This record gives sequence, C-alpha cells and structure tokens, in this order.
Amino acid sequence: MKTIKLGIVGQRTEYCFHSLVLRALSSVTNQTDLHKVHSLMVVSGQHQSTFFCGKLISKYSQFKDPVSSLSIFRINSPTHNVYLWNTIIRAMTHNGLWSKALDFYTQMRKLNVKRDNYTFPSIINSCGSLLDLEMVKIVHNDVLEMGFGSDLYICNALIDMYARINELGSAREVFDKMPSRDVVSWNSLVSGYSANGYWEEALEAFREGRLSGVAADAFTVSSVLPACGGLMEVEQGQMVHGLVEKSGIKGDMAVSNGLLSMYFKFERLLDCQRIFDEMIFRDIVTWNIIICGFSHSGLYQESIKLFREMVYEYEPDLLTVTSVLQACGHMGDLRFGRYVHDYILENRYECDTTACNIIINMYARCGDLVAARQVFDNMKRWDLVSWNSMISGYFENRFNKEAVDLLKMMRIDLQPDSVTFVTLLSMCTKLMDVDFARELHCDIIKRGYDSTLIVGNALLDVYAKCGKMEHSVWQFEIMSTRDIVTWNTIIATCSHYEESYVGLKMLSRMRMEGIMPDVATILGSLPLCSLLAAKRQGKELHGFIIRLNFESQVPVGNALIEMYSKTGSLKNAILVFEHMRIKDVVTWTAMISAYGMYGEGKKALRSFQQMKETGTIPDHIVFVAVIYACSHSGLVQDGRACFNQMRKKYNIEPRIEHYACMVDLLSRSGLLVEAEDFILSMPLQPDASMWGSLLSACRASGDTGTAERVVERLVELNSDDPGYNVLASNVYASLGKWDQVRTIRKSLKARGLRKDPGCSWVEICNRVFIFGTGDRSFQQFKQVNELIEDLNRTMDKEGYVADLKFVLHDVGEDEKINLLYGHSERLAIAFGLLNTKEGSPLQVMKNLRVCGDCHTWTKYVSKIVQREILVRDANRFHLFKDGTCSCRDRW
DNA sequence: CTAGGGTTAG
Repeated sequence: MKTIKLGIVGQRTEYCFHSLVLRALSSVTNQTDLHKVHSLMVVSGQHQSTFFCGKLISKYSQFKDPVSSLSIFRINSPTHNVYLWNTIIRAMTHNGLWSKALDFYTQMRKLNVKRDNYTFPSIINSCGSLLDLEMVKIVHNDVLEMGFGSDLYICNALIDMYARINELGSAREVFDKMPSRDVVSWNSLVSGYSANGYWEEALEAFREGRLSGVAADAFTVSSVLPACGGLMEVEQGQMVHGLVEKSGIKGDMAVSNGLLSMYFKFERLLDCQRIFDEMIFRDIVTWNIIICGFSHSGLYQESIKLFREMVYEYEPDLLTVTSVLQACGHMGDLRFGRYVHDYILENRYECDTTACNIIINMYARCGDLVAARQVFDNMKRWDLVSWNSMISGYFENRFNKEAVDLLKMMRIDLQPDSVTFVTLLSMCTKLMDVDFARELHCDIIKRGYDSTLIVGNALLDVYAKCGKMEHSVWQFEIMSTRDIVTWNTIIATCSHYEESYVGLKMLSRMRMEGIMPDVATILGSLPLCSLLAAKRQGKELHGFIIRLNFESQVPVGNALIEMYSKTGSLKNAILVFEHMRIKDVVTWTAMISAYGMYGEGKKALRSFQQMKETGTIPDHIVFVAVIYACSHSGLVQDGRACFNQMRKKYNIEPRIEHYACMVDLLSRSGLLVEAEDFILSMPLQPDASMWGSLLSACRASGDTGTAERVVERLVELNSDDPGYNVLASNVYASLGKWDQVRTIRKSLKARGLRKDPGCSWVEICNRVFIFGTGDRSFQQFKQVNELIEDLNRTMDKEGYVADLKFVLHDVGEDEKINLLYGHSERLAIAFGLLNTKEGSPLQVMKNLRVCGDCHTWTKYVSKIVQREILVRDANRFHLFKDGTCSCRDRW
C-alpha cells in the first residue's frame, strides 16, 4: 500500500492512505485545489487506478473543465472499462458536449464494450439535447435489447428526453409500460407536458399522480405551476399553493418562484407582493420574475425601480436586463433603454436570439429604428420573431418602405407566419388600404392561416375600419373560434357604424357563450346603449362594471355618464359623476353635455366653472359642450362669453364645430339676423350644418324671408348629407315651391342618398316596441288610433291648431293632417300611454328631430293625461310636463 | 433521471 504526502488538508503535513485521497478529493471546492490533489496523485502513482481516474474525470467535469476530463480519459485508454466509459460520457453530457458523448457511445458500440444500466441515462440525455433522432432510436433500441426496458432510472431518462424533443406520445408510451414508477417518473411526465405548453395534459398527469398515491415534491409543484398559470386555472393554482403550505416544500426556491410567477399570470399583484415579502431567500430568478411581472402588468415605473433596487445586491443576468428593457420599451424611455443596452455591451453579455429580439423591440417602441436595425443586422441567427419585430417596428413608425423591403428579404428564406400577417393587416388598417388587405387575405387562405384566431381578428378589424361592415360581419360569422378580442372588435365595429341593435345582439350572443365582458367590451357596448337609449342593457352593463370592479377606471365612468344621460337618466349620470374620485377633462365634458341635453344650461355652466377651479385645463371639446348647453337653454350671453374666453384665455382657436354651436345658439334664440351675420363674417368656410341650423330656426319661427335666402345657400353647398337636403326640400315645401322640392328629391335619388326613415320606440316591460311613420301594422293599432283621435278632440277644444308647415308632401290639407297624425312619435306615445300605469312617467325615443307640430301636440298630451313624457330625439331630451317642455320650445 | 424567470401580433 502506497502512502502520499498531502499539503492542502489543513496546515499540517500528513501521511495517509487511499481513503484519505478520497476524502481530499471530496473536500475539494475549487479548480486550483483539484489541480493540487491531482498532481499529488500523479507523484504518488495513484492516478493510474481506474477508480481515481473516474473520480478525477467527474471532479473536473464538476468544475466545468471537460478538457482535463478528456485528457485523463485519453491517457488511461488501456485500462478502459465500462466504469470509465460511463464516467466520461456523463462528464461530456454534464458539460454540454453532447456530440462528444455520442461519439464515445458510438466507440463503445464499435469496440463492443458491454454497457450497463449506468451507461444509458447520460447518453439518452445527450441524444435529446442534440435532437439527434437517429441516435435516439439506436440508443432506445440498445436499451430494450440489453434488457433495461424496465429500469427505473433509464425509463425516467427516456421520458425526460422524449419530452424535451416534444415527443410526448413516446414519453407517455415509455411511462405507461413501466412496471413501477417513482416520483421522478411522474415529475418528468408533468414537466414534459408543462414545458411544451401541453398544460391540460400536465394538470391531468399531476392529478393522476396524486390519485396514484405518489407524494408531490418540489419538482412536481414547480412543474405544474406554470400549467395552472398558463390555463388561468386560479382555483387549481390555489389548490397547489395550499399543498405547498401543507407539505414541507414551502421554502424551496423554485417552488416559491413558480408561485410568484403564477400569481403574476393571474394578475394577482397583492398575492405576489405577499409571497415576495414572505420569502426568506430570494435569488436572481425571483427578482427577474417580479421585474418582468410588473412590466407585464403595465407597472413599468415600478419595474425599473425594482431593477435599480436589485442591482445593488445582484449582478443582473441576461434575463434581468431583457426584462427591464421591456419596461423601457413600453414607457418609451429611450435614455434608460440605451443605458441598459450599453451595459449589456460593456459587460459582454452573450445575447441569444430572444434577447436581441427584445432589444430590437425596445428600440422600435422608442422610435429609434436605426439602433433597432443595427442590433438586427448584427444578430447571429434570426427567427420569425426577429423579422416580425423589425418589420412591425418600421410600420409602427411609418417607415413603410423599409418595412416592405425587409418583408421581401425575409421571404427569401422564411415564410411569413400568423403574426407577420397580423402585422401586415394592421398596417392596412392604418393606411385604410383595403385592396392590399384583400390580397393578403388570399395569401392567408392559401397558407391556411385563416383559421388562426389572431389573424381572423385582424381581418375583422381591417374590413371594419376600411368601411366594409358586411365583410367584417361575414368574417365574424365564419370564424370557428372567437375570443374576447373577437367579440370586442365586432361590438366596437357595430358601435362605429351605429348599428346599435346588431351590436347589442352581439353582446348577448357573447354572454350566451359564457364569455365575461372586459373593459374593452364595456367601452364598446355602452355607446350602443346610448344610441338606442337602451336603458335596461345600460343598467345591466353597469352591473357588470360593479361586479368586475371596473368602476374606478376613468374611461368607464365617462362612458357611464354618457350612457345614463343619453338613456334618459340625468339623475344616474350625476350619481356616477359624483362617485368618480378621479375626473379628467372627458368626465367633465360628459357631465356638461348631459346638463346641456336636458336644458340645464345653468348647471352646465356651474360644472364648467368647477372644472376650471379643480385645475382641469379645458380643451376644445369641452367648449363645444358648454356652448351647446348654452344654446339649448337660451343662454346667449354666456355662450358668447365662453366663445370669446376660449380664444383669449385658453388660446384655443375656434374650430368649425364651435362656430356651428354659435350659429345654433343664435338661431335657437331667434337672433336670426345676428346668426346670418355671424356666418357671413366667420374666418372659416361655413358648412351645411350652419346654414342648416339657421334654416331650422327660420322654419320654427316662420321667418320665410330669411329662410328663402338661407335655403339657397344650403342648396349651393350641395351637401351629401340627406338630412340637410330633406330640410331644404321641406323648407321649399312650406314655401309652396314644389318645383324645387322635386329637383332636390330627384338629385337625392340620383346620388343614392336617403334619409333614415323616421321611427320611434318605447320600452315596456323590457320589450322594445318600434313604430315607423304611418305605421299601421302593429298590435293594438285600433286602440292606439282611437286614443290619438280622443286626445286630438280634447286638445282641439283647448285651442290646439295643427301646424301644417311641417308636412312635407304635396298633398291636400286633410291628407296633410292625417300624415301628421301618423308621425311615429305620436304612435309610440299613444302606445306607451295605453300600456303603462296611469300617472307613471313615459319615455319615448326618436331617431330624428321631433317635428314642431308633434312637439306642441306632446305638450298638450302631457297636460291632458297628466303624465311626464320624456322624449329623446336626435338632438336632446324634452321633458314634457303639464303642458310645457324643458327645452322651453328651443328644440 | 425530474423543477422555477425573457420576445413579436389582434
């Protein structure tokens, strides 16, 4: 037995035997010490033994020195036995030199070295890592031939390997054929499913494992947590969390990090905070998760703050810096983004494709396309994300030519994927290029991407935004799967085209499919209720808002104010307004408009005053609302003052809509001369709406002289708006100039313009009853007609005279009276009176402006039946009460 | 032999 001299164990010089060398070897903690032990072994001749050779090979590989491992193996080639072969294969595998490991295995086969059960796990690992399917087959075959098909470790390695190469079927097969399984077998299966995004299967395997009585360990939990997060299975996730709390794996870093990551996916930031605070130990992964998590939750500032906090303690790794770069990108913080990128370059981080993609994205979001391109050009490898990011970066920043050039380059060796198409379609949306969109659509169908959800959604959107509502709806109907974005897009489309009825139908279809609305759904749907004055649906949406906790979001509150004010409940609009803790200029505008619509001009002005006092800076839109409110309440002086204040005090140059409001204000107040002068003296070209306002006022006040002048101006403008043409034609009709009436009608017909036919509707017991002009085809027609005649008789006695100037057709007087009686609002009001409780308030909606005669008629009705009648027309609300109207006849 | 963190688009 030989003895050797050791200089490194403690300070003393000692003599010892074989076992002492072993102890020395195992106590080695760094490469330098390992070299010392090695040279002592060489000096003493110990290094010749197969046993110590193996130990040295493993040790060197532990310290990431595979070169030394290799040379030891080579020097000792004569003594090679299966133990040394296994060791070198394991060493190579451990250091990522997989092809070397495979080479050694091939040599073993050639030299006919007998392989044992220790040979296979490593080599299986290497095959998988190299994606060498050929070798996988050979090795798996060897395993079976040599009778290791039931070996626990080997089977576990096979499951893991197959999972890594995304051959979950083979993994499952090995798993199923095993005579007995341990926790590692289960874990490999679960993590295999989980890592490849087969989350349902991962959860299923996890449940199976639990049922089969295998106790879950830290590996199990950290494998199944991403699946819970990915599936948004909050309850399942909490169940696993409970398991963690109960078992002894609570302190495990991977488990805690997994929980943290999962709760970020659930957007349960408070839970994240709690878990983070409770963690005694944190590692770099922990920090990366929270930096990334905050960034994904939109808390970019927080994310950057955490990054700064972290760098005091840890050196950030590639994932840290890329996480914080995402926050920079979203914030548009180019300065900090550059700083971090410089840090990456200076410290020579080795950026992989993903990291480069993130940097490209950061620069593109910040608008620095030159820097983005530079990163792109210097990349070693590009994937689809790289190309897509660069191309969409160009498009987003309006470098359309560069984007198209890059697209052509990309197509040389890569095929576009669904994201590429989505990017291109969204570009069409921005450019309103429906022709290119159609071309793309063909390409998309050819490549089979038309069934992809995001592509379908993008198609839906591009057709909608390019004015092809029918294409959009058609696209919607053929989609086989729809998500919340699909529904939100179609609802927003209906809202945009004012197809409120279709829109609300879509909303209820969405609900029937069990999809919960989100903020975008709510913001798309509330305007539908406003347009239709759909009280009930509006209230229902408010219910969702409360249940889903969207109340605190300012745009939601703003939309609610608008909805309530337009569905006839000023009271509720005020309630919402008062409950909003944060108000922006839109909030105030909505409230001021609401007051305006109900003829509460003074309150509108008071709100405007309050808004200025609370420090909200008025914008040009709020001035429209304020002047509108003045106009509908006859506050001429205040309206003028606001108009002047806008320019002088707030330096806002009046736009055409402000001038239009002013014309409206003067006209409604009967200052026809002044209104005409105002139009003629304004610096902007007057549009049809101004002459239209003035003309309506002339009509209402019976000023035929001004009307004759104005109607010519209006006709000169040759507006495409059917409303103004019909107005002009009506004025000519009331002047008895039937030739001009016919000319206008012909021209309208030739241009294919049609004014929406008048209709009114009333909601009774959650059902909407719609009436068109002269409608006879509804239930209770007889009773309704009788009631109208009854009412007419009573009001005739009280002095009502039908004002026939509101009849448009060239017909006899008797017939004209009949036409007036057939106006849809009268039908709706009579129907409403018949079908609601006596004395209760009635609410009727009309799509057009209520005509002057109907306005008078309704005033009489409100007095005769002693009921409040709220009529919403295209312009505003009229509250009829005891013979008067809230608009004080300025309708 | 098994686990946790990063990218584009609607």
